[in-house]
Amino acid sequence: MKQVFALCDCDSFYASCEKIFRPDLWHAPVVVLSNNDGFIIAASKEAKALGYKTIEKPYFQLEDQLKRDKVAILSANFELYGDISNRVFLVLSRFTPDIEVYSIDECFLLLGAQKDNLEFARLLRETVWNWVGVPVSIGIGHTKTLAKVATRWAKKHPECKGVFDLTNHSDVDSVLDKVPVSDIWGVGRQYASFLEQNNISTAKQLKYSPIKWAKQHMTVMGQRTVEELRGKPCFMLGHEPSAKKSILRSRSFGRLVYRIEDLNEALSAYTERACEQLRSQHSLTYGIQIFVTTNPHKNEPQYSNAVYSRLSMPTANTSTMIKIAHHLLEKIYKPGYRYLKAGVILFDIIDESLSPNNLFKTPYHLSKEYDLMKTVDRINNNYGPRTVTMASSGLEAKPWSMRQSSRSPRYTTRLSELREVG
DNA sequence: TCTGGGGTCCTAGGACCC
DNA sequence: TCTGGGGTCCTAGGACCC
Repeated sequence: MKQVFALCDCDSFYASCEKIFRPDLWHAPVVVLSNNDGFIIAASKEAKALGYKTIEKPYFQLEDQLKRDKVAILSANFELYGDISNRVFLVLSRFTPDIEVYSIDECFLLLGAQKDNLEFARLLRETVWNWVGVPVSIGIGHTKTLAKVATRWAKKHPECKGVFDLTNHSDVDSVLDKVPVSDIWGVGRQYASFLEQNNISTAKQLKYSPIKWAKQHMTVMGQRTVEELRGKPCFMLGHEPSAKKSILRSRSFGRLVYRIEDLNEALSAYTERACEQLRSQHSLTYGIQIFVTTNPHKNEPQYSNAVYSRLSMPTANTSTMIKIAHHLLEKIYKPGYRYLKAGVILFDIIDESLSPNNLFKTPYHLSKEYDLMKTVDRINNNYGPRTVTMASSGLEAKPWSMRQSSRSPRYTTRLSELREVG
């Protein structure tokens, strides 16, 4: 029997999260801005109807228009979105264990032998709406790629009421014929323009192009996409959220920075957070890279550089990694430039249990540092992020800290920011 | 004044080894 | 003086995703 995949995708997720706690915005246009209030990263359906799109223009170019249109403008509140996301998936996982969380606002489900998949999808949708307050769209297909197509279709056609089933459709090709090739999962800007040059502009045309040709020009990923469009599953459902193979923490500064002391402080903070995540997934790292860059949009001297280091023994110790980060910065820092952004990447990550033994040095997972880090994590988990923090990460906000003109309260994750009723 | 922050996978080509 | 060939590993870069 053929497998049936469903993709459940939250509608305008960040904007929908903001609306949960703001009844006054339930029918209003809402946009959410990226860090530093740089771009629109989510637009509610009312905002989309006014023509606002995500990541199109910088916010400062749209600000006046947004205000004229009386659009509610909010800075990103990722702590809130992460928590709401968990709630959505928790609700869905009550219906089936075959669930793969794909991103903060999407998951794939494997549907079993229900009589009516569409009816089941409607039930999921209604339950998430009633229990969490987030609208979702659900598409169904015999492959993940087709489920993606179906979801997009459900969102684009209001008469679908948020659900669309391609497994039970009399004429799949007539649907694919109306889907632009650039809308297909796995076809980005480069491939879309390449395909169009080769007279392939719809999903249907890609479905019937030769597999070999697709592989030749779009690697095996392109081959798999074509096969998935034909109904042959190439991407299976992954159950466990897999441990990250690399962890990146970076921020643009709210104001340009030129002193090495400031860059060091920022790198400390990023390294600290990267190591926290590393430990939360029970991993150790062998590799760390740092990078700095000036503002490419400014007409002034430009410089960007990156450098990495490999450790002989893996670790997850924050202070060890911060020392290395500072050492690396000395190698690439050049005075005289105004820096926009810095970042830290941990790579060559392994599971804690695979930590090698060493005759001469106690491995991290058997050392006192390990216990210390565990204690720090426990305190921060119980009393809130950054209750205990490295002094080198800075204790207060700086002039160059991230700009967030209007972030909503973290209603669900900070006691002090609970919503008051009455 | 002001332009995001995360991730994954694949491939070509060089280094290195026998 | 002549000067092979195959396999594997590693890395940088490019494509994609949200």
